[in-house]
Amino acid sequence: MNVTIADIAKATGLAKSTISGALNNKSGFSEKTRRRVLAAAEELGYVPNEIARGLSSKSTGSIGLIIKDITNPFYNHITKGVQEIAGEHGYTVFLCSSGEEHQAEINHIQAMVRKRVDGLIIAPLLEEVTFDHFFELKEQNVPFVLLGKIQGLSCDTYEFDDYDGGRQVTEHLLSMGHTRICFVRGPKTSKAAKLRYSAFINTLKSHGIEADERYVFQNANGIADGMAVGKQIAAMPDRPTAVICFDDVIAIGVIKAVMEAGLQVPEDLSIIGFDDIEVNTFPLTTVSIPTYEAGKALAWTLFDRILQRRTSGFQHITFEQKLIERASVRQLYNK
Amino acid sequence: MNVTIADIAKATGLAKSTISGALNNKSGFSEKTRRRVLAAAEELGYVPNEIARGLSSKSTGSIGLIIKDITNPFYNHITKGVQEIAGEHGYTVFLCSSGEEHQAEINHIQAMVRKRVDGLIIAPLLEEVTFDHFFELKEQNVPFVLLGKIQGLSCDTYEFDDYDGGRQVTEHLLSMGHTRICFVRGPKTSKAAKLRYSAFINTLKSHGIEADERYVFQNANGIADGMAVGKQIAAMPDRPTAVICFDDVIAIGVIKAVMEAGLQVPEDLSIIGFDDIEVNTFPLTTVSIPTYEAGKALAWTLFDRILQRRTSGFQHITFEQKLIERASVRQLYNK
DNA sequence: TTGTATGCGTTATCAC
DNA sequence: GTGATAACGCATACAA
Repeated sequence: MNVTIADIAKATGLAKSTISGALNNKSGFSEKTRRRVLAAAEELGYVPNEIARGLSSKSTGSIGLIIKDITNPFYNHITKGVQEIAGEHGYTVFLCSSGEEHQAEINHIQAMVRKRVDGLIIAPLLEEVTFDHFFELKEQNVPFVLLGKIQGLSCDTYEFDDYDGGRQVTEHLLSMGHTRICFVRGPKTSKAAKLRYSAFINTLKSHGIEADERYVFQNANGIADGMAVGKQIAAMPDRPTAVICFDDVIAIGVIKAVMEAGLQVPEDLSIIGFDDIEVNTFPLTTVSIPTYEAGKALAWTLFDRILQRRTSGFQHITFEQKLIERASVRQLYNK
Repeated sequence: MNVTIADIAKATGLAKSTISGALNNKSGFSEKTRRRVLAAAEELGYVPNEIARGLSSKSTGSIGLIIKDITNPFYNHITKGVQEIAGEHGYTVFLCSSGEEHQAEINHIQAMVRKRVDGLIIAPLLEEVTFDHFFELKEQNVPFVLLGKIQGLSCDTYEFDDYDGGRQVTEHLLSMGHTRICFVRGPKTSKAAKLRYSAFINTLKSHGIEADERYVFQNANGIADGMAVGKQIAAMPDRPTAVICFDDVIAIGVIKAVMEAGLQVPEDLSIIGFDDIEVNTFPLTTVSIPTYEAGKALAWTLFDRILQRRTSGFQHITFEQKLIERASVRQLYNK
């Protein structure tokens, strides 16, 4: 049913190897036979079997991308960047989402290895998990690039400077007169959440302020959690004056809930997020993160590895985060 | 370097076929050898090669999903639904985005066929394009399900009732007293855009109102276009009282631009979108579309085809669209 | 310039 | 129960 190079060999009276060579534009074939081969291939409706090609050539022309959440714009832009570069290389990408679940991440990585992807780009869970599967991956000799760093694992990494982002955000709030600040942490498996939080604590401390335990919310993830948190904040008797959210999605959830509860932002409550997502009407003060660029960069270095253009040591690159002041933080006069 | 069943055959002194059978839990092997094989595989660090398996078994365990825009929540939710069902079947998905470009769609489909995916889910461009590649795909005998219908092409399809969505939205605006209504059409390759627009025109006409040409914007796609349109609307001397946007992303762009220009929504301008995207603070009146459910349904019927559970005729399912009234449309008293 | 032979890692069809 | 052996579709080294 499926036409193979054997069929077109038979049809043209040439050998399989000639067909293969001519089809792949290898040198050493007359223009005449090349055309003959191409014509026959066209006529028979030949579609190269990349599976067979992969088995024989040790390269599948596909890479795997493992993110944490398909519905978060943060990962959408990373994905977009990766896709773009992959496309430029004639590659195709398997997209997997771990959904912040350890076992899912493990399963996806193993599935990708079994599918013999030429390389892997992974946004790994970094807190409260084990990393055996990464060391195993390393031994399996499939090139991979990480969005985040894992202790003792040598590979190319990209990071965003989350600590500094947390610091900027806290400094900003402080400079606007806020001291009763609420902090909504992201997923407990997120190192970004941890870093931003410790930056928050430390920056507060350096200004002689102690963070209030009651004002920190753990493990928020997604808009639903954001709304739940917002509801709680709105109902607090000694409400904070500002809240730092792990990301814009959560911030948007908080804003929705808080407004539904009859509060105004920033008049009654100042709010800051992270990621600077574009599709949003609210003038949210946030921290911009170059996700699209990071996606492209991740893919570039992966392809450098795959195509062996670079065999030198592993590189570790950190992207800056940058506070974008808009109108969701109010200047406080009377502390 | 890579350990194969041949290696584990050598290690155990058994035959390759025995290894293969035992590993795949085929019946007819003693518990003893099965355990021996498993142990050896574990010890040698055997990782099955799905490429080789695919070549031999004619099934790759992967499907392709071709959407139009990775960064649009609409497709994110479809993707999420598809991924979920694929995962349940032990399948992996290639994600491709056509970016509303005809040639990209063609290339992606062909790439997927070359990769011998077991099936394809496609959100095709439906206007101002040719469909030869779909008829070709049909002849290549790879199962596929479409989000949209193509004339003369028999396959399973899902659709959203865009005409009715357009009607609902127009009726609503009319009932709120609006007659000077602006319509922002989506991509010119979008049939949804076309249907909604014709519903708009017809509904208006049935109320004895003629649509104003100056109030229709063509080919908007993404937030940037939405903002550009919003800017233009804000600057119009005889500004419309309401605007219907192809989707929420565009609507959000319009709202941003219009507010930057100093207008209030809905006081100065009423706005309606489509899709009901969740991550959004603005109380946008919009049309909800069951994207996540559709994603799951698309995948279900694809797997029905792949696993031959259903061999009867092709099915065509239409999901309803439902107006969600929030606060972006104002009641007009003096027409 | 073209043809032959072999291998890639599995699965599958047979015998034994 | 288990073991040869032949596909699967292509690439490639080597001959011719």
